[in-house]
Amino acid sequence: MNTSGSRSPRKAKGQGAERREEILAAALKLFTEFGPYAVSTRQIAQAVGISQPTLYAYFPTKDDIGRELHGRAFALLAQSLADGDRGPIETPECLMQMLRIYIDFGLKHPEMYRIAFMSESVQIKAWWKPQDVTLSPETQSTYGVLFRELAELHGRGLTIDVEPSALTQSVWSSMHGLVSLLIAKPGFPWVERDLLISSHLKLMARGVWKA
Amino acid sequence: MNTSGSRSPRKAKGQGAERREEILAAALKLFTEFGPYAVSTRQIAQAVGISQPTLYAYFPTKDDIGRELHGRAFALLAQSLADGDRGPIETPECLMQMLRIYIDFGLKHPEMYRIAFMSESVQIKAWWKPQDVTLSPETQSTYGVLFRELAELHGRGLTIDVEPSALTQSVWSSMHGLVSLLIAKPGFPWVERDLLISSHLKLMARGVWKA
DNA sequence: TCCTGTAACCAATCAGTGATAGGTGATCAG
DNA sequence: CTGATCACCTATCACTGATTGGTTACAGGA
Repeated sequence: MNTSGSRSPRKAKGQGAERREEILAAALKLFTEFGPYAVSTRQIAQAVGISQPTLYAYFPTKDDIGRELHGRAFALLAQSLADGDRGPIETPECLMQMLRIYIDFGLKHPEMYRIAFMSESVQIKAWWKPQDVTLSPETQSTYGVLFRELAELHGRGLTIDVEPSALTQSVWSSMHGLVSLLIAKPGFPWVERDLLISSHLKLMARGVWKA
Repeated sequence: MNTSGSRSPRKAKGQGAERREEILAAALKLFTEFGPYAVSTRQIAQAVGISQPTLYAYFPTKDDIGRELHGRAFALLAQSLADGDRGPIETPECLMQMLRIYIDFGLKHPEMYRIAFMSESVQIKAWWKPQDVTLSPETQSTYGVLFRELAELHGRGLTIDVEPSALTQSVWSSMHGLVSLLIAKPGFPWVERDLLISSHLKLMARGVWKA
């Protein structure tokens, strides 16, 4: 990634996409370490080994770099959930295992999770201004995996009598709450992490499961 | 608050504190509408009717303005929770009612909640850098109210067999998750809000309550 | 081989940012 | 009247994201 500050050699004629990836990699690393707002375009450019204006040949604005990372983080999470999908859920333990994938993803890739769900900086207008917000395909697919499972459970009469979409949103937000607080407030006197996670999942499963 | 851009008359000799409050009021309004990062010190100064450097007579940095708002938001939430405290919880409905105070506060004062729990911008270093984070008195008091209630319930054997601190953190994070997502993603196709909240509370209560 | 188009890239510069330096004028106590 | 202090200002700093107007290197056609 060029940490020395030396110039990276000019790319061959059709190889601009390669440079683009280098920019994204450098930005992810820097954003993760210092936070998007504390990283300047000049720092990103230096990490890549190019001039600052060259960034604008690949991205219209700085926020667009963040937005691209955002989309990729979402896609990765959706993929993790889909990969962990072991078909119909039969027991509360099964449900807990599925939810654990979500939590594990967030804690294993805090920088990704941060950028995907917790960062308002990279797309401040979209997060701040209600009317600008639309549901990205990535969000839909992440949300969709969870919804399908719970709807299926509901159809088999195994959940409490709450419609599946409300159930999904409730469970999702509970997962998100734990993950985001664990990431955002590492200085908080949390109880032992595994204990916290397993009791959180227990709470969820107890709340969702019928009888 | 002086929206016209005209100069505010010079304060009398001992009245600097008054100006300080005007700055905080203007900053809260602007931060809420546009997000802290999209508001400049010059905009705040203009809203108050003073020059930009004058801000620095009252606050060391821009972030300190945000930090003060942060502290006040926390205090207000803690007060809401304490005010709503109706003594020992006897039924799951009682518990749900208490948790609802938290959610209602967040949705009634989204700007406060945002600044208190969701904003990394106003104190980016503290949120981003793990080692810098400590538990503020305001956080402790907010958290403390919830903990006392759940510990008391636990002592009477009315909760599932999870230690009260883990229970508290789990419940708190679930509340936070719902509130923060509702605030941050107003464009998401949420189910009807009251339904979502009541089913969320139902889930919590079912998860916490014994048998 | 020379030309031409274009992809890749850069130095110089813009307006706007948070913050600082140093000064002005009003108001008080003595 | 004097000196201190508070409230506040203009001018300016280094830095930010972004734009302008190029230059350089190379592929393919004549």
